[in-house]
Amino acid sequence: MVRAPCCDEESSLKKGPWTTEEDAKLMDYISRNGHGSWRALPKLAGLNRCGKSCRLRWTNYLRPDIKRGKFSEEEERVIINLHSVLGNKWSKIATHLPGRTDNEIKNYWNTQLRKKLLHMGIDPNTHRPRTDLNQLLDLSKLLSVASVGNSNMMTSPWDNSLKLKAAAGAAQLTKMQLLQHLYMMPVVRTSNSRVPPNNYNVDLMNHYSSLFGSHILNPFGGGHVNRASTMLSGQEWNLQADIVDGFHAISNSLEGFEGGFGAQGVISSNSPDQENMSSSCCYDDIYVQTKNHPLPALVSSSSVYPGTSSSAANQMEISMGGPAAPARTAIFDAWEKLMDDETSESYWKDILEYVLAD
DNA sequence: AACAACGTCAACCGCGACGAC
DNA sequence: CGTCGTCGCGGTTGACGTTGT
Repeated sequence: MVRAPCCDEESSLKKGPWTTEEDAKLMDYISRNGHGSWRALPKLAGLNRCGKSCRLRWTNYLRPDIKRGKFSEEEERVIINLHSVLGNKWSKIATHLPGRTDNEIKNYWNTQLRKKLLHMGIDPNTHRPRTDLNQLLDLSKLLSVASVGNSNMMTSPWDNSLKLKAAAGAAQLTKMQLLQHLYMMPVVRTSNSRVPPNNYNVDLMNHYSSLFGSHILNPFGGGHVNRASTMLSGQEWNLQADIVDGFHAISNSLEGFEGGFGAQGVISSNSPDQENMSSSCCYDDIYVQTKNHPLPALVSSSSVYPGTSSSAANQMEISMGGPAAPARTAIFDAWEKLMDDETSESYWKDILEYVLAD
């Protein structure tokens, strides 16, 4: 059967924003009688509205137990957690957030939380790392660098065979970038914000870590995310994952490779202080590039908070001249495992050996 | 100052679930 | 068991405010 829309037969009924008079009538009636039958209510309350409109106005706005104002970090965390399990079941999610309506949560998700997750590189629908077109477009740039024919980046001391190897290397970098996109949350640039981490953000990151598995988050070995911090009001995310150490180490080991891949790490240390969480040492713009053709960043930046994080110490070590050779070998081995292409092994070994022997 | 673009959120719409008969 | 009426949910819209040009 085809049912007539709720208010069709009563098209003279008012629609649109509610006036204070209407609100007062509705509140007065419900406080004295309860809502009873929503369909019957408007007539009984003296309102020229359909019952559906009255119910919506009451449940989303007039109900006395409605909480107003900004969502707390805890509420955000609950919403994200529940959404990852329940999906768009706003009413179910709302039952876990006293005073919040499903409509309010839905709006907050669509206007705020979705964006936050997208900035983190998380697909808000699946709660998994994004693999969308925009990110793949970055890869196309990277691939173009790998094209040897029209490249003017290879100058002395590169010979032809090394050019080929570098091209293959760029292709592997592309792979690496793809893996990064597939397997981890990108580290978002926040070079000027050094916000102390808090439990909410660490919880959030570990939530995703548990969804993806720490081995996926960190193919270089190690554990969960060490630190995650954010400026909620600024909608700026700043994540720190162990995987960053691996990229730092690799890019650092390539540093100074004249005419080829270079890496640049800038460290700013604000006199690390174990007692003061606002102190930080911070990498800005860790990236891998060719001399004339900058590559998209493998890692943008991250803030590292001194103290409990062992990776902070590792990064310090890297910044001061890189890890010892055995550490580089270990990192290389880990990387090699990621590459199932039989060509990558020898090419990268050649390049790295060339660099390390220099 | 005027206009456009963008963001937010209250309200609407259509559909499915469910209970009464 | 089928039909009907009501309710509630989730997607979408559009008015309004804010920000950028």
